[in-house]
Amino acid sequence: MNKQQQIISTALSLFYKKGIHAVGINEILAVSGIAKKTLYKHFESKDALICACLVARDMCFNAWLKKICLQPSAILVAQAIFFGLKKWINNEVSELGNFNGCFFINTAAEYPIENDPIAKLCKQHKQTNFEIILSAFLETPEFAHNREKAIEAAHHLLILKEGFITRARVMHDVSVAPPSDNILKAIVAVG
Amino acid sequence: MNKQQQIISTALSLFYKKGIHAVGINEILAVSGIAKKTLYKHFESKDALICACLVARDMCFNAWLKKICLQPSAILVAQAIFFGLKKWINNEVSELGNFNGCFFINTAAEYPIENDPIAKLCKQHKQTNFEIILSAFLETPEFAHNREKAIEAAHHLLILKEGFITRARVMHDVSVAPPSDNILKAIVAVG
DNA sequence: TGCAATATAGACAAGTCGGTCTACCTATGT
DNA sequence: ACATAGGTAGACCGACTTGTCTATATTGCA
Repeated sequence: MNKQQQIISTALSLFYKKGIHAVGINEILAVSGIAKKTLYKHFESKDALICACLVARDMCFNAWLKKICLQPSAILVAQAIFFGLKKWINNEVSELGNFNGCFFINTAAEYPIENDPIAKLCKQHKQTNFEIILSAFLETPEFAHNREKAIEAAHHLLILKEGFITRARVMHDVSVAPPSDNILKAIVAVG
Repeated sequence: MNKQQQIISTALSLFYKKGIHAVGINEILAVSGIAKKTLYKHFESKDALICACLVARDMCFNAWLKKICLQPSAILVAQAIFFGLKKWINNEVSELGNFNGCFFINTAAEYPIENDPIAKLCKQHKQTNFEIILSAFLETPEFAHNREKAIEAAHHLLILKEGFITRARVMHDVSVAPPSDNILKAIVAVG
């Protein structure tokens, strides 16, 4: 792992755990054991480092989501997502680290200005979430020939996903109940 | 309106709009036109002021929610909530101010430590949300004699609510589609 | 009128922030 | 053996942070 990746790795874990404004450059340097000059050689500013962290997390999370979504039917996709989220919330998904809510929702909360590059990356991550779920749906027999309905179902499923994660985070409740099957069935119902 | 309320009002609107760490005491003083000494006479610290803002927002939001939830049937409660949220997202609810997501979710994102008084107030607000929806349900014929099911329905409805708000906020999408009626029906279904 | 309470303005302290800079060290390839 | 690239350590800068303090002005009440 080169220096640049080391910096991103340390920064991401601190940002995710404590929030972005709460973590200073000097803390990232102290934890990673990297010199300030080296950091500013690889990243022109703290904002640039934040963006690099968002990109790294986006790739990591969406790779996991994509893997989770490989299911033969729409209801199984929906169930697999909440099964996976439940594991994440209980710190049983090593590649996602200790659960502290959605890094992009947390970060967006700290960067409310729509055109801020940081806010844009948060939005983009959610758009990619959507596309992953949508293509998973489109490969199931239920939605294969019903793109309109697949879009709608993916949208509703995402709302449920964000709510589930957010509730677990704000309530600090690792045993939060996932949506029941009849709700998931209503979401993926084509009729 | 006395000085203390003026300070809370200004601080709340700045905190909600920009995030808490992004707003300094001096900015609150400049906008409100109040002297520093006066602020520190009423609030012993910035954290105390933040807590006062959370309490004020909690009362304001939950009063609105309670009003919204006055409906004769469970499905109407659910529909009314999303109708109200949609208006809020479109800045059509004057008492809630310009939409910028849920102040408590945003704030919780900046204060991740569970035992922090600020994080506790965020959690408490969500607990009160739950109790308001629960008692609204318990007064409908469907749930009047089915507390267990009412609890479950309120929980699922809240997940949907948080997801809806969060998605509108992160995507900066004021036209985000609310959950469809068949999803809401699945949530309030007693059988 | 005069006292007491409460307000304002803003200097100041002590510390942190992001970011730049110098000086030195170390590893690698020729 | 030596140049070059890339690293470390940390002083330093100016701006900003929360919070305290003094000095002055305004207000309401007896």
